[in-house]
Amino acid sequence: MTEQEYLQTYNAKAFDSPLLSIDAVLFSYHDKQLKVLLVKRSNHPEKGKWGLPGGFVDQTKDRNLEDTVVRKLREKTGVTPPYLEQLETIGNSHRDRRGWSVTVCYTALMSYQKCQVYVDAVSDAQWVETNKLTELELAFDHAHIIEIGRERLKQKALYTIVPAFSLSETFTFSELQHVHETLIGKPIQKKSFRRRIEQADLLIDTGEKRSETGRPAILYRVKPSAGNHTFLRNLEL
Amino acid sequence: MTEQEYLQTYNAKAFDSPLLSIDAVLFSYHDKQLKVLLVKRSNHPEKGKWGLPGGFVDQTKDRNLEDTVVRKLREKTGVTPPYLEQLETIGNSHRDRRGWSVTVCYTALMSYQKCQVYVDAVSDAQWVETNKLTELELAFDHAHIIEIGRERLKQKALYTIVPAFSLSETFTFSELQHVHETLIGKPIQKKSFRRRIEQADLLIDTGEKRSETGRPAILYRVKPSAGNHTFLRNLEL
DNA sequence: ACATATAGTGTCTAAAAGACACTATATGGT
DNA sequence: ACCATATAGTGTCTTTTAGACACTATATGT
Repeated sequence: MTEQEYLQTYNAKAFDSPLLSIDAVLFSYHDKQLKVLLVKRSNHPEKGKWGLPGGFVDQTKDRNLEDTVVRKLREKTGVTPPYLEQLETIGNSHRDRRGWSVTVCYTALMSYQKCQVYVDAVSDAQWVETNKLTELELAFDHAHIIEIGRERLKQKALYTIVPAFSLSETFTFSELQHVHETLIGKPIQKKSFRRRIEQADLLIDTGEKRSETGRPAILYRVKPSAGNHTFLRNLEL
Repeated sequence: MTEQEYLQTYNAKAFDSPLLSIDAVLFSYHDKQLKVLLVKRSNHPEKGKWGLPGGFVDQTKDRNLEDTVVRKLREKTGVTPPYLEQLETIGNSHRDRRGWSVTVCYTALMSYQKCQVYVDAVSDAQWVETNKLTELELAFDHAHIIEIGRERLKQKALYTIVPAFSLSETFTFSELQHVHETLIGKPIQKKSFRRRIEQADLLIDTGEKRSETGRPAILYRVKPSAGNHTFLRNLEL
């Protein structure tokens, strides 16, 4: 039998294959709070519960898994997130009552303001503060997945400035430090924090300033390449 | 319709779901070389080519994805690897000629000697030096997956001693340093290397020594917990 | 003018890696 | 027995970068 013949007679449905989905943990930082986007499930199973945005691969629309994630996130937020990273794939026989199920999870970050209007218009989507998640009963193992995403982002806060992508387009040094502190769960020496970021040259000075009370702060923008930079030395936990 | 009713009438095969598989990049260090385990494909597609050990979830045998990986690796090596870590999941429409395909990839490490006899007996499995991979035409995107695995292991060599799991049960400091140097592609100061490992107390002195030529070296064993330890500061690249 | 609030800097200390010369302990040849 | 050589392992100085914390800078409100 040649490969040609094999492929012609191949039938994907002949095998029992696990259910395959993607899920996205989309974080944003707003009002001094880390928030995660949740979606109310309109269909069975776990209908009515809140869960992560996600769904199934559309083999006609999606060329790869990232396409699927981006498509699902655009449905709920209207925009493509500036930071998207694969988190972990969870697959087992008990996470979904329909049977053996595999979900490829992603962590995404985006600006709250960039999609606030859109999210408000989508009736089944909302931002939830990460420290109020215990009040909700989430679908499937989504609470666990969010925890993994948060843990990963915490690690990133120690040796990258990836969390910058959870802020609005322009932001102050203090705001960035705040997200990091929220993630790490511990104050950071501002001098240390500024020094390493300045040395690595990861931000662009927009020239503008923002003043609320006190001395006005310079507004920065992340360099596009900043998402890939890793410091040689971690901040201490 | 209740969830009960929904689940009773649910039919997994009603949807077009991508093909789902797992692949394992199993590394080992032997004869001053990093080697990867390859398997000769006995079935279509890509029949006759060499590829990574892997395959499909068996919904009756496997409770989760790791079970699948461990089962597949045991088939080829006879043992369960002491280090196993999820690498990345690759899914797109073009990697497999059968159609949209998703593979959950793992990196594993194990001692060469621990499975050498078994591997030699399995006619379709062999260890290949990573720098001789270009001589083989590998199946699917497996060359790429190995590259991702190697890159991940290189990063780990900078802030963990995870590569220790690619050595035999007991090993010398120099041997461990050698794996790291191979992965990083650059010599390391032996003093720096020893110092950080001693400070973190990651190895057990077996009391035994090994002498070939020159002063005999102390044989160590990795502490089981050593796989989780991360240094605060990376070695420099 | 001055209190206060936040932004941002100067500078010393501490921790850990890099560099590299040194000592230690085996083998094998004469 | 002695010495060359090979590898293992140490002492110690330098360099880098984070932590600590007091200081200066620039705004607002009274």
